[in-house]
Amino acid sequence: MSETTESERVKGELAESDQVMSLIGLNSKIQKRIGGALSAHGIGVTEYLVLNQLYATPTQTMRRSDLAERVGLSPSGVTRLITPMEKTGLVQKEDNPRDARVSLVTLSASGKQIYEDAQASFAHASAALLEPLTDEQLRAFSECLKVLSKGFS
Amino acid sequence: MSETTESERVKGELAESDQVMSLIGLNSKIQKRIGGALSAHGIGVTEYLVLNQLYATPTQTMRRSDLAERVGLSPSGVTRLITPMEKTGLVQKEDNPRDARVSLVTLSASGKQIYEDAQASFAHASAALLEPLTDEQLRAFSECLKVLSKGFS
DNA sequence: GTGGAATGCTTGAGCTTGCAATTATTTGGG
DNA sequence: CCCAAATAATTGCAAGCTCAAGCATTCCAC
Repeated sequence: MSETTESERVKGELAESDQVMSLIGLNSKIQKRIGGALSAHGIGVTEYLVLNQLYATPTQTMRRSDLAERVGLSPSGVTRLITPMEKTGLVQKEDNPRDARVSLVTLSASGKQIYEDAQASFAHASAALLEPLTDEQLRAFSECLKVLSKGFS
Repeated sequence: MSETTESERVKGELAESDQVMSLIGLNSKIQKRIGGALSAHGIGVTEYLVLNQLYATPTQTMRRSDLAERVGLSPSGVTRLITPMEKTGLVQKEDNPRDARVSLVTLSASGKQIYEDAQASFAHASAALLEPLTDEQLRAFSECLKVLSKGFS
């Protein structure tokens, strides 16, 4: 009784392979298009992700390790990404008086402004990217992505 | 008459921003999970993409620049990726007698074997990744990805 | 044919990121 | 109180990639 089950499972997995392959290809496209759109604002995709996280936080302040997890980067990646962002004034570094180990990152006024500008470009590029989908497909796609993003890291 | 249209367009774009953000997050997950699964075979995700392309070609041979476009890499990226693969015997380099500029890449017997092994791991990891989707969602998702992958580069 | 444009690949320099080791600080059991 | 374990961030090194420049070869208009 296991033979048909097995063959169906394998067939299913192959289909899912194709979809992951498509996702990888799609990501390549995203990086190029979105990256191109954001370059007009002097930031890269990863920097945008960081600004996005800070902007969405009530205090606009976050610990580096939380930031790392949120944007899918390693802690060292965050350090090396943020150092130049601090130099250009997008964010500011702050100490946590309660715990001297943590290093807080805050969105600066100019960082907020640049993020808001970049947000428009990001939205525009995103719309162009997903333009081939019908409204109905877009809704279904959105639903799938929501499900898949549940447990993130 | 343009006001509501404009506001709807902007609202639409914001929703699409969210989806692209989800896609970026999803890609981070893919790279980690699939990369982890493939590491058991001694190859990375990009190397898998190359083997996959060669395997799918009737002659199992391809020009480097075609390979570059297919896997979304720059030509120099292909050179630097393939050099070690040649050393480990996954692929072989061949000259094209008709045009001495081009450098052909061929899948070797051991490369073919390793690809087939890796394919199973890739499929398994892909299935696990998409497991939260219902069958119906999976079909819709597949359809969307097919549409979005139409014009690739 | 011949010279300049186009094509295919490689190489040098540099960027971004991860992993492992290191440093600094806090926490908790004794 | 104190020391070991845990936690947060940074740093050295290496991998993987891109861009721009360079080289070899082919194509094409004349």
